Amino acid sequence: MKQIINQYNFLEKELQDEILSIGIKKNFDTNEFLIREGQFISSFPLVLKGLIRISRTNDDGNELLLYYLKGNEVCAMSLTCCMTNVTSNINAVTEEPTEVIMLPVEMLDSWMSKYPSWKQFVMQTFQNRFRELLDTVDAVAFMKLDERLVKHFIDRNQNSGANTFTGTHQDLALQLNTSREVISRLLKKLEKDGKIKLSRNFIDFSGLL
Amino acid sequence: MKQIINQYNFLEKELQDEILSIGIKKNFDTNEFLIREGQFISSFPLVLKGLIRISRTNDDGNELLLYYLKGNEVCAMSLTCCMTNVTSNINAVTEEPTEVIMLPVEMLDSWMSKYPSWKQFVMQTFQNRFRELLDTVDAVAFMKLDERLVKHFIDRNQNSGANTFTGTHQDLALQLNTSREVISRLLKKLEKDGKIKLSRNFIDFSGLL
DNA sequence: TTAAAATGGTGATATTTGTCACTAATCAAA
DNA sequence: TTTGATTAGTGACAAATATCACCATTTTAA
Repeated sequence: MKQIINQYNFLEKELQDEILSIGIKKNFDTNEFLIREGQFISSFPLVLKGLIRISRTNDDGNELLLYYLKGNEVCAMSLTCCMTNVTSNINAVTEEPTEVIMLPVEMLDSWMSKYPSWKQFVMQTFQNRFRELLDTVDAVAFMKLDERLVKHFIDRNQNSGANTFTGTHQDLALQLNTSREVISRLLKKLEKDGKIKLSRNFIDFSGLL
Repeated sequence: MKQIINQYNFLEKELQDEILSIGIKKNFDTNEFLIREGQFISSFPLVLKGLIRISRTNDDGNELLLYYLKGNEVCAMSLTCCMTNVTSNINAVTEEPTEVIMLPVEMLDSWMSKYPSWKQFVMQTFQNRFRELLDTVDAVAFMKLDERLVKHFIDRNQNSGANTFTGTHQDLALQLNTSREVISRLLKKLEKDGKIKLSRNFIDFSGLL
């Protein structure tokens, strides 16, 4: 674990030690829930490795991808939920096998005053999340579905490095809050244009990058 | 000004004094820009009175309302922009005559460590803004235009207490990122259903509340 | 007072997206 | 190996929204 924390060496040495002694390391497989909407949060995850999809669902069961969380990051939603004692308003699901360190809520608060680097880190996190949320708002408000689908693949690549997608058209439809038929058609069109290659449960979108 | 700061009496006395001595009070009329997208921010506004509309524009000049800022609040975007030295990614326009106290960026940071109440206030602000941004995402992603239009009026009422809207159909179209004709039709329908009353440059939506 | 500009109303039509119905292909379990 | 479930493809149609064209009314400014 000591090596693992190395990636967080922009934090003060003492803080790193505190994290090591207090934190509990947890491993998640692909498609596991870290946080469900409506849940109470008593500890928050610091991501070491992997990829987490943060999304929102409405009453009809529709999902919408908000943004990704990857190594070296912490969930801004968790932070605010913790600090103001509110239940979660988002879902967090792993997209890859993921390693995190769980830290108790109380630390978050006291470290803010104690360690300038932690405060800076938390602020940077908020900044990034706001930016990504605004990006999502922009996409949903201003872009058409075909553009959003392409953006979806590109975002994926930028967050995980992947140039393929493993899953069904239905999965994509859920994440973009539309229907399977529509996704199937748009994908078919992208394939005709030579941008992607389709297989069952698998899409190669390297042609988009 | 001393009375004005009273509404912020949940902050430590010394902090209130600092705000009084350092801050510069500014007054804005209706429809004035506090912040423009792309602008650099060197001081941030603490709102005393009034109503500020926070919105986003895309390249084609389309606007989209993100949320409102009112008395007793501080702009979360400004905060993160300040702390990470990034240009603004939103617009802030007054909807009513508005009073603010402008505070230099440096204070934001040092107060976070110095005053627990300030840290709590800033965190609460982030929490609220995230919630409202998520609300906006939900609206744009999951709701139809007629529902969003009604929500728009209700949000307005909850933030300003107003039950009327002064402005053109074009203004509403911009704020909801659609076209004037569509808004005109939806408004006409709402009027036929007895929910609102239309006049030139003026809408009475008290029937919705 | 008159002309121009701003605002609003509305039909016709296009585009985008959603839904339904059905089929084909592939996979997995009995 | 057969059967049923999952996944994908596609035509036909419906609904929501956008766009175009044009006119009527009200306001503003010359």
